Amino acid sequence: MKTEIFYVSLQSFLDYNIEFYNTMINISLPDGSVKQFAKGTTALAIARSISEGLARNVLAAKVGDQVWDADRPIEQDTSLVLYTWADAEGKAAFWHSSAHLMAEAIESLYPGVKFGIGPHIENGFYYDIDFMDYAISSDDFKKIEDKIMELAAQKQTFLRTPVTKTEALAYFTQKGDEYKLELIADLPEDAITFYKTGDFLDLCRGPHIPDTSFIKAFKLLSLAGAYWRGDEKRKQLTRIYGISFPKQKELTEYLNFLEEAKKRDHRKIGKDLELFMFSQKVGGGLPIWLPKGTALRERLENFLKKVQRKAGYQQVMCPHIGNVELYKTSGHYDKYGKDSFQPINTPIEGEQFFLKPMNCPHHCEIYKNKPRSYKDLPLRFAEFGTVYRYEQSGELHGLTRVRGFTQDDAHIFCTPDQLQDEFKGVIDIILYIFKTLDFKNFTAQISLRDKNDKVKYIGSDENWEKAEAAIIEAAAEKGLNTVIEYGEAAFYGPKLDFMVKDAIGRKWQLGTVQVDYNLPERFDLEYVGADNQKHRPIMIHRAPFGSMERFVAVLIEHTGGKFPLWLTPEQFIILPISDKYAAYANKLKETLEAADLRGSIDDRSEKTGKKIRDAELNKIPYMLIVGEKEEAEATISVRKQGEGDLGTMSVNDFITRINQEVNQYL
RNA sequence: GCCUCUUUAGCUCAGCGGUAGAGCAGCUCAUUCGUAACGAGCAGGUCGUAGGUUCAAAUCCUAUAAGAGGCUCCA
Repeated sequence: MKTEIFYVSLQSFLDYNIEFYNTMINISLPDGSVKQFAKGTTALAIARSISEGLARNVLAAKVGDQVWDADRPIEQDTSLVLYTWADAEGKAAFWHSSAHLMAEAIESLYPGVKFGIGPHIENGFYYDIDFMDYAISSDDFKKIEDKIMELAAQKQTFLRTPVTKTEALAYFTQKGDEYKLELIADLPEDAITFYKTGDFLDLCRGPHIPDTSFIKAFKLLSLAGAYWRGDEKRKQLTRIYGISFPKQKELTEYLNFLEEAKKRDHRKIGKDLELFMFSQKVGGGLPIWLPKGTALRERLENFLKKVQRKAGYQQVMCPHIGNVELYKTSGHYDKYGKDSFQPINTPIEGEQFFLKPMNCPHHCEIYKNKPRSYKDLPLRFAEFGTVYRYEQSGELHGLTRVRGFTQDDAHIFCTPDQLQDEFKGVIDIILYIFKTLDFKNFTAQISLRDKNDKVKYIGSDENWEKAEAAIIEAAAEKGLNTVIEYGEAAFYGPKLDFMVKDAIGRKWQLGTVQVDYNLPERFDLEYVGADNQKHRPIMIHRAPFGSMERFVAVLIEHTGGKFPLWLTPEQFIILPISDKYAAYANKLKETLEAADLRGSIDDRSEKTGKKIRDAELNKIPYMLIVGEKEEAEATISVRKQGEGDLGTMSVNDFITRINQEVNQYL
């Protein structure tokens, strides 16, 4: 039955080809040239006409505005771009094809399994598979990898066949794969294709690489559960992550990269450098900041406070809990009530309090503390506000996902006309912070309303249009490289988020700026305008770091624990050659501390080499070695972490040097 | 919460049915040393927890807790 469908489709396809074989078509290439080829030529054939070497490396091609298989016949005049491993599109086809190959191997080893989806991802690919009654674990990886390499070497092609919806449904009904049937049901009638590799036939849009022999190195990375279509209520499939490369060497390099990244994991560095800890007794997801971590965090907070003071913010402080009425007014009670930490009850009065999950309701109350005039606006209330949110236990991750964290929060209350300027002001702060901390690889995402479903958002159409335009214009004016996502806005307003990657390339949202029409409404916030009428202010939530916890985590991974000198908990360590020089070391420390530098003395009875090694591993930026010579000359011998001996200098020269290094950013 | 894996000394890890091991850290002694690990000795673990199988369990089985990689969600 299934082969028949194939046969018919393929035959008609070939007939079609032959019929038009002799006609020529014009292909325009990226260099601007236009060349003639026989109708029905392929990207691969065109590549071969340029060079044999190029043909060997072509993985896919852009024909017109679509990415195609390199071996799919081209029937009309069009433009052509060839994609190789160097192109994102080439990698995508390569990894997508690898997912098919993996599925083929798995189907042959575990007959009867059902397949969900198997896309490429940023690094590699995965396939969601229903393994039915098979018990699968990472112990099976070797067996699967061996099968994959065996199949890859067979140089199997990815045979593309357009099918009708009826044919597609018939095939997967007969195969008994309900996941594919569900996918097909959602597809349009005339755009369904099958791809066949060896014995494995899959519903697939393509494109694929010319054949499996391009895949020279293959590694299955991990196993995970993934809900079908991301829906928690539906069946959980087994997701297998893998990665593949055209060269063995590249796989080795990638695995080395992963190893190196592990060393920069903030959880490991946080433990090694004694920055923070977790305790089972205190509770999961509740980070405890150790003295050095606290020193680092306080310095970051003070830095931001200073920036915010200059930008016209006022610091406020609020309690960690709030009465249930506060959250009923804010609407958080309905939204978070059940999926949150449960209320705290007072013993006698029977009052209910919630741990605060956000600072905004408290800040709205501050706004309401007295009547506000348009002359008071914008008002900017800032608070390092610790909030508590229930996260499912499986979600917790080091400092990046926790249950108690401190937002570098502030709420700006302004008039609609002030919105754009305020937005720009916030972007300035975020960019200044990123620049100061050398975060170069960030992306900015503007989240707007779903254009087709405006009813689910609160606030007037006019205000939304104004706010969305304000964000887009502000971002453009600040030269941000942004992506716009429709439908990603919160129900209460559009937002702008800044994402930064961690050591292994996972994206984390840090800074965020959100417009809010909802809370001013719910709290009935108002100001008296120049017209002596009452008006509703607009509220902007913003947190440049996002949270202290997540920001420090990403900072650790970016720096590998080598923090900038102005931030680092310990700037210097004095290493006396022997305890004969303890007095000089103590005096030196006093002098440096008087000059606002911070550090300590390693007065252990160890050899200098040992002390240096320990200081290097602790990432202390400056090691000051003092012995007989230094004491006699009142100098210090300076060694910089990671760089080595800088020679001898006077104490004042050292202080000047440090101050210059600290001040170059601040 | 769900899927897969992990859990042995403060840290990193070996042992995988037959009396608990190493390196580092710690302590004591010795040493007073010049740019990445001096030496000797000592101490440290009911092998995550609770059951079970077995003559015998760190090792096999079951449950449970915590951690890791994902999924859903989110700063």
